[in-house]
Amino acid sequence: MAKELTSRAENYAQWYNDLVIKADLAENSAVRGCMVIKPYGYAIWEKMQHELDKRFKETGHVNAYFPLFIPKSFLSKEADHVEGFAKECAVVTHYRLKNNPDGSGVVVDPAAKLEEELIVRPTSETIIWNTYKNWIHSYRDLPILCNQWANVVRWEMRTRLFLRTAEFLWQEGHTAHATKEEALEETVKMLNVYADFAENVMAVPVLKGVKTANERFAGALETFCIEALMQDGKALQAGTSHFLGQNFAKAFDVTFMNKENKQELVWATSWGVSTRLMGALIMSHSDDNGLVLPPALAPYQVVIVPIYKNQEQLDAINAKVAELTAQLKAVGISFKYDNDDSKKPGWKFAEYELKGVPVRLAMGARDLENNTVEVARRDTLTKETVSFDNLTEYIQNLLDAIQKNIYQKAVDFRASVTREVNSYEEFKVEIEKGGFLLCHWDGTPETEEKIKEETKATIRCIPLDGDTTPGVCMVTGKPSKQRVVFARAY
RNA sequence: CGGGGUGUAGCGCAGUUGGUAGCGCGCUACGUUCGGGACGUAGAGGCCGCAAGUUCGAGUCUUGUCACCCCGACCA
Repeated sequence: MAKELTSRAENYAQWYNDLVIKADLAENSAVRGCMVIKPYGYAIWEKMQHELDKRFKETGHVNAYFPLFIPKSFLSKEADHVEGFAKECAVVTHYRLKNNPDGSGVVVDPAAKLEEELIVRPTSETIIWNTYKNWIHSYRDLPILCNQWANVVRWEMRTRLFLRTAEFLWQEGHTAHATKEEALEETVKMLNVYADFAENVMAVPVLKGVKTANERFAGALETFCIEALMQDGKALQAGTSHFLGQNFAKAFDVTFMNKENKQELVWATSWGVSTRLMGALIMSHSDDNGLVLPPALAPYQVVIVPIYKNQEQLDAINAKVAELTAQLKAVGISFKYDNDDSKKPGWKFAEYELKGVPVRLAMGARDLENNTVEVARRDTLTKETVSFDNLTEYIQNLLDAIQKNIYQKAVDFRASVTREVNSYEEFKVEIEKGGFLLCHWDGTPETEEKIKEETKATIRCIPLDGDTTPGVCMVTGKPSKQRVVFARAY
C-alpha cells in the first residue's frame, strides 16, 4: 500500500501508517495529541453514531449525560480503577486566570486554587455510580440502562491519530442490574451489538472474545472485546464490554432492597466504542487511491459528475440528473451532484476516490445521446456504461454488492493471515509477518508476559466461538484448554 | 522520561567553501481546455522556529532555548 505518491496526490492526501487517513478526515490540532475532525470525517462519525444509537435503543437503552469533571476523591474509591487511570489524567487545579503583573498575557491566579482538584473524565464509571447511588433504592428501580455520548481525556504518553488521541469521542454505556446473571447477559448482549455493527455496518470482520486478566479493564471482573485486523497485519481492539461485578456498587455504596426485603449490592456493566472505530474503518478498507467507505457509512453513497463543454450541455445534463436525483431521494440513497464549474472531471474523479465515495456516476453528451450513464465503483475501481432506465434499482443493488464485497475482502484477508502455530520457535518467526496466530497457552499471566516481552505480541482475546480442542502451551508445555489469539496490536 | 530526527512561502522540500532566498504543488487574473488529478502567459506570497554570540557580512558557524515528528516505557 501507498508505495509512492505522485506530486499531485501529495497535495490532497496526508499519508499515515501507509494509509490515507487524514484525507479530509482529520488533522492534528494545536493541542498536544488532540485532533480536529474535519466535516467529511465528522459526517462519517455521525453515521456511526446513528447506527449505534439505533441498536442501543432497540436493546432498551436510553441516552443521558453526566459531568465532564470528576472530583478527585471519586476516582480513588475503586482500587483497580485508580491504578488503571491515575497515570493519564488531566487535572483541574484552579478556576481563574489574571493579568500577569509584568504585563505579559495571563497567569493562573494562585488565589483561585480549588479545594478539591477535578479530574477531566478518562471514563465515567465513578461519576455515574456516584449518581446511580441516588437513583437506586429498590429492585423496582432496576435495571438502569443508560448510555452517554461524550468526549473523554486520557493523557497518553504517545498519541496516534484516531487510534489513541488525548481527547476522543465515544459512547459509554453504564448499566445497573439486580442479578449477576442479568448483568452478564447485558455484557454479552452489547458485545453482540458491537460485533453486528462492525461487521454489517463498517464491513469490518471482528473476533469476539474475552480478555485475559492482564488486558482487562481497570475495575472489571471480565472484559469482552471485539478484535479487528488491519491491512498491515496488526490487531486493533475495536470495542469492549465489561462485566463490572459489584465492584463499583461497593465503592459507591449502591444497594437496593430485593423482593425478599434484603439489602443487596447492585451488579454493573459498562461498554464503549470510540472514534478509534474511524481508524479501524480506514485501516481495514483503504487502498492506494484513498479511502474505501462501506455504503452504510459513506456521507454520500453516490457522486454524480457532469462532463460538458459549454453551458448548453450542462443545462441538458442538469435536467437529466434532476430526474435521477429525485428517484435517489425517493429510495433514500444519499448523493452529491458536483457540477462545480471550477474543477475538471478528472480532478473530481480522483477527489471522490480519495474520499471513498462508493459509486460514481459520470454523465456527458455521449450519455445524453444514448440514454446511458457511466457507473464506476470504488471498491473494484471498475467502470461500466449502464442504461439510464432502471438506474436507481441498479444503484441500490450495486450499493448492496459493494457493502458485501468489501466485507468479504476483509474476511478473506483475515483468513489469509490467520494460522495455527504450535511451537514458540515458529511463533517468533510467524509473529514478524503479522496477522492472528492461534496458539495454546497455559493460562498464566507469567507466560503471557514473557511472550509479550520477547515478541511484543499480546493475547488479543480468548475467542468465544473458537476451536476448543485442548493442547499444550507452546512455551511451557503445560496443558491448555483452547487456542487463544495472539497478534501485535495498535 | 530515555534514544534518534526535523524546524526555510499555505503544503512538500532544496539551499554548495558564510555574500543578502529558490523549486514543485496550491493560490490570483486572462485565454485555450473539459470522458481520469489540463496547458500557456502574467502575478501575489518568506522575521529562514526563537534568543544570544562569532563575523565587514549568518538560512549556513557556536551556544542556549522552544516546538513538532519517529522509536521505546504507558494505553482504547
